[in-house]
Amino acid sequence: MTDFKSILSAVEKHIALDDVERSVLLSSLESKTLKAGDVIARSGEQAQHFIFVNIGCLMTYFTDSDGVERVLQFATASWWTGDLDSFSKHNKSCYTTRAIVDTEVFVLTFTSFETLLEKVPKLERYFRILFQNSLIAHGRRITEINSYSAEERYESFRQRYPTLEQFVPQKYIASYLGVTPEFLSKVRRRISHKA
Amino acid sequence: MTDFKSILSAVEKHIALDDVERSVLLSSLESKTLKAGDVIARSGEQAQHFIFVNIGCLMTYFTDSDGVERVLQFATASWWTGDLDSFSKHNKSCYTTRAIVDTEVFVLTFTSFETLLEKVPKLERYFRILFQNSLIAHGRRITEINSYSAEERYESFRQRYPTLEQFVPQKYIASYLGVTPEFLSKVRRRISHKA
DNA sequence: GTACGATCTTAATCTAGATTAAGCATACTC
DNA sequence: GAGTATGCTTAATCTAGATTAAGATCGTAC
Repeated sequence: MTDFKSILSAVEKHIALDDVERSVLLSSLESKTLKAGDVIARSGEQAQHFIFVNIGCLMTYFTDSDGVERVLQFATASWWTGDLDSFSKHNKSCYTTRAIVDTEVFVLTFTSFETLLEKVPKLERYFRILFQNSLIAHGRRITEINSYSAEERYESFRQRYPTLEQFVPQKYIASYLGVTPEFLSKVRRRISHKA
Repeated sequence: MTDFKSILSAVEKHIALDDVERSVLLSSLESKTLKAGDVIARSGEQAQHFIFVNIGCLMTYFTDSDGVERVLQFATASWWTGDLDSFSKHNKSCYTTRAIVDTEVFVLTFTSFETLLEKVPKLERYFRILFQNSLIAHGRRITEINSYSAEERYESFRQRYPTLEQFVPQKYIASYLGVTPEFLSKVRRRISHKA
């Protein structure tokens, strides 16, 4: 029995839905279960889904010209994720999205997303607010990256995602922060000595 | 006589408007003329406007703990800009937005934005698409910042904003790229020697 | 005219973080 | 149990880019 509480409360935090709209929304979702390590979107292919994380955690990364995996973002419970560029413009994605732990997601395909917005235009508002908030977060992250030191970014990361460190391998956190795992290790030691 | 061609074509590229909707949109805009150097939003104050650049160019920056100005973004003609965080959540902005050249803008206040969306709900779709595209650009920028070298970022910047270098002081471009003006100068020389 | 303030450049030195490489866990497989 | 893959740590060395400081260039005010 699928549990839609989380996605409904995410949406209804911003807009009010009646019973019909609610059921149109839920019926356009497809549920998927992922084991830790499973890939849901692969670099080089077109992104098929816009993804809502119900339980678990995904990470999105791309592989740079030296073969190094660069983590763009983590998506924990109640977050939307996916490569919007590839998803909405039908070009090949340079990102791979993978489950870090066992994860349950709801996905919208491009056509289900489009018809959903046609049937429930109110959702334009929901996604407008969602994207607006993500945009704010991304802006903050950009200023952080080019004006904070690695140590400051790490502290800020820990505050923003307090639980993530417990199950995400440190090398991915290092990558997200834009440093090598070796350097993160050094930073961690420096911090623990201070404390 | 104010020229609304540019903003109408930006909006109508994504959604169709009838005459009434068009005039509601235009009448909720306030037009402002800025001289080069004029500030339209100031750090420490609440951001009053969501801004469409009709002619000219704005830049948004924040001043870090060492007093260094860090440029987050440039907004050239037909771009929207402004601190959405402060604008929509009514907290103090940490960004300042200033005209780099003589500039003409249209602005929406928070209440005019809200009532506009109520009167013309179609615009939710327009802003959803706008924010979605900005989000894609910001994501791209984040991966660029932590996996490209300064030289690569500079080349990529020149490709994306070919005209900007002609009137933006190089120190602001350096800041946008996340390097010191001295280093940008070095990079430029290195490139010109190669070419 | 020259004095002054920006912006840009060049060069010397310095540092945050990368790279390389070795050692040490834990965990999985045969 | 040994073998080995994977992740984390430590330490030595190296480099991209910062910092500092000294000119060069240009506008503009007096």
